[in-house]
Amino acid sequence: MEKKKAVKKIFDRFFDKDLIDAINQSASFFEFEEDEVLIDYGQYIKSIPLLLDGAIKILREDPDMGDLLLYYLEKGDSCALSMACCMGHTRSEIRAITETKTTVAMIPTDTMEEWMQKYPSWRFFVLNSYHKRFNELLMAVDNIAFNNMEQRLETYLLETTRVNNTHTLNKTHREIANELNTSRVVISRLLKKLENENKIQLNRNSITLF
DNA sequence: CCATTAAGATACT
DNA sequence: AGTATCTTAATGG
Repeated sequence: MEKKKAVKKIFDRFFDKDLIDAINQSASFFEFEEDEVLIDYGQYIKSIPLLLDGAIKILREDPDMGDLLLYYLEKGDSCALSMACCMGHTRSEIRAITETKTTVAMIPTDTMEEWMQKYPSWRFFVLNSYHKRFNELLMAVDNIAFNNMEQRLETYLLETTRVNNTHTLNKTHREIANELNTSRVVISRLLKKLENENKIQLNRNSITLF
């Protein structure tokens, strides 16, 4: 099966052969379309995902409406927050939505706890995963604390085009405003400014980066 | 056609 | 930077 090959190809440099076989044996493979909610606030998590293809956005909700994009998960990533969540048997603090078409291998929690004992390379992967996410979080915090909206928008556009593997985003100003937790008018203003600086081109429902 | 919705403009906080 | 309001332009029945 080509999905099992994908597991080997992507995780070969992290995992030993036994573990890759174990993944292919215990994981269930799923494909998701764009914009599917994988995990929502308050949900219990019963399995953790290994991303084989595509991208997932991780969002945090602030109490009085409005989301905030924390970071993207990409090929080869896993969600450290869901690991913590399932081992501690606590509810999810975040929302995960597919940004693009996505292929994942889902690992049941009890299986992954078993692997923590059994496979050093799994243990390392989990710790490494925490480390990566922690850094991403720090970057997200820095971005919000020290950058103005214009800079935040520019980084957003760069990151989002990167994970979507394109120069043209099919997003509305409203959607962008939601993910940056600001208003539509502000995004429109700033995008207009970027267009005048010849950094982007605006069309209805799409933005092209130069 | 009309209804809906994205996005531009302007003015005020 | 954010809100409120109005206008204009696409889009899809």
